[in-house]
Amino acid sequence: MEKITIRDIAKISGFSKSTVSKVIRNEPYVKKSTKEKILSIIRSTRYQADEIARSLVLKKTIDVIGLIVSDITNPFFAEVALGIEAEAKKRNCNIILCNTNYIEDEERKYIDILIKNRVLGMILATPKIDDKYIKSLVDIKYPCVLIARKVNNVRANRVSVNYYESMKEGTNYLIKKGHKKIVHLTSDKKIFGFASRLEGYKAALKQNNLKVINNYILKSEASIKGGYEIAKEVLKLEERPTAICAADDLIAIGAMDFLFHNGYKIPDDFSIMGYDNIAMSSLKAINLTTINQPKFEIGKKAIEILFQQINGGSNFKVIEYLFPTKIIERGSVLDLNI
Amino acid sequence: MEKITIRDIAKISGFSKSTVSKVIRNEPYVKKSTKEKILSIIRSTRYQADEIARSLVLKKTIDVIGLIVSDITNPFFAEVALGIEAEAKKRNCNIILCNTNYIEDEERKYIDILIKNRVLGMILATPKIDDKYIKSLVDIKYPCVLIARKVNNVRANRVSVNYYESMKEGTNYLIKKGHKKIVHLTSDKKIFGFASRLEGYKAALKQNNLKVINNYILKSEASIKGGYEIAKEVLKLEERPTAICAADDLIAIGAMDFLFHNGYKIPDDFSIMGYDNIAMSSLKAINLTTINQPKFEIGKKAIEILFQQINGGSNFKVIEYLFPTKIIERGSVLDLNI
DNA sequence: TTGTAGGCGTTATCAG
DNA sequence: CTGATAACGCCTACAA
Repeated sequence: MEKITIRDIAKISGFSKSTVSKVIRNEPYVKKSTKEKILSIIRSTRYQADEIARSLVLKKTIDVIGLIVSDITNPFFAEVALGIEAEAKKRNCNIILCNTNYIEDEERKYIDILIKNRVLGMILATPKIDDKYIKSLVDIKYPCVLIARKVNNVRANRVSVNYYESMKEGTNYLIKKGHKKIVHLTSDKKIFGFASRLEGYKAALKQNNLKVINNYILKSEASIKGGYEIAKEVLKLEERPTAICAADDLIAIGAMDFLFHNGYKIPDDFSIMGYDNIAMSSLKAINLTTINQPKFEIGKKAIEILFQQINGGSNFKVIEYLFPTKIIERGSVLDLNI
Repeated sequence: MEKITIRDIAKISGFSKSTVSKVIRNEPYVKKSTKEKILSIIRSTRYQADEIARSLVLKKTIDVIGLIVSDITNPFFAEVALGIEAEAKKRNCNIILCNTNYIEDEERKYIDILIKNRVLGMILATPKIDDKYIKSLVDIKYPCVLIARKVNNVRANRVSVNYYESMKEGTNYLIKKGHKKIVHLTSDKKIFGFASRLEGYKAALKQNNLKVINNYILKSEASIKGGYEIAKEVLKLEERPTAICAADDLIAIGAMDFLFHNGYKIPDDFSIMGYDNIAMSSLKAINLTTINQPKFEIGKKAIEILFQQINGGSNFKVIEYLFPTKIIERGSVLDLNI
């Protein structure tokens, strides 16, 4: 069956395309009788205006903003997404989410798809993609804001926390509790967030005249499974640590789980500290001491900035917003001083 | 942000639109040097061919399939999404995810957005939207498959499990363990999955000559928070149950958490059974006995069916696929017989 | 009140 | 190799 177009309706009705168009769009100044005639033909022929063609001429960017994240399975991203969504809804705007599994190529691909679909703007939690790729986005002034990453040599909107300082503070907390042998469970070093946290950890150690031991820096996937696996390695360490400082709650929880499975108690046998403060960590059964990032607020702020750029036009200037973090004391860290 | 078009590239490069177009589509018969020149301009300018205009002339859809879910924060959906993504990737196809927060209006809106963007097809975990809306999608033969829901009077692709039978089986399991006072923690009754599970629960009770008590059927939000809140109500019941049968792992975990916070032990004081078997439930600290749905496989199968429809053309016939479920015995249910 | 003509951003045909 | 030119289906001044 051939697709029926506005031209067909025009031909059948005997009127012109534009008159038909007016009827479709319910414009005034159409004689009632012709309107009815055209309408009846439209109905009987089940004609549907082609949205594609329509949006081509209307240049209608759809009221959608794109969000690209590395792992929707990680509650950190899910909670950020919730904030984004809530704030976007206030502006009558919908969110489309793309998941990259920390694969650089996917990040790039989704950015392209979003551009092609004319989203209003995008929020990028794309830690892997190259700086220059982001730069080119910024150059064409495509509305976008970065989450949890930084781009060198480019002023791009971003909202994040200070990973370095917060992890330094967290490690110091452990040290103050009397821990001297602290392993750091991290993930992909190419990811800004993890690299910064690692540096913060090292800085705290140095500040307290503790040696940075390479074997104490263990790398895993940023997931429960990753944490579980890497915990095996900490048990193999010749000099067993008293505390585990994880770069991410999921890693911490995974490590915890392995330890539980092997009969260890927390915090009695090992102290553990996480990072992110995902909802799960507050469960009594987990009770993880961790460092809070205001996830929902990060999402909200990202949308606010994005819309400032969208509405601000050419006199908009780049915004970098850093939220404070906070250590959430729960039950997974033992005080060795008492 | 000015939209940059093929015309701009043509102007900048000094070549014509058609030559640029050829380069874009990687046609042969373009001199290497001009190709390179144009390509470099395209890169530096971050030009993206407008998919709208392109599909207008090509009458083609983009290689994207849409996925609409009720709550990305629920690991059930996240894990289904992972399966969908993995299988879609094999077909060189990208996923765009939309989150509705269980709001019917959002479900409708996102379906429209996806259609407007001419996605190849969509996978719908949209429990709230009206049957007739799904029907109209099916009528125009838009490729789509339903997850975790059913539509009456319409034959639509769907993949799910048998909620009724599996919950009946789960409740029977509790009864076999000697429990007679079993509360059921459910959620929105308008949602097919919850309604069916509730019926399954009731059926098992009746089958064993146990009375269905209305006060024993408690409704909450399908989340940890919801479970936490509703657990307060179970403590208020004049006749305290020995077992809690939750329609969803999150609810179970939330209830568990409240109980822990109030000094109760599981399974000593209460037995708890969940539904879904999300990854979290297998943590030693949670150790929730639950009913498994093969989430990843459900996602995979949905894509398989979707592509059968996409490729099958007019001789494709509707597929309904139900996966088996399985009770996963862990440590949250006490055997009263011993 | 109705119709004409030009354009939205691409692709595709066919001369040059 | 390269570049006019005509679609694709619709909207919208501007004319009539």
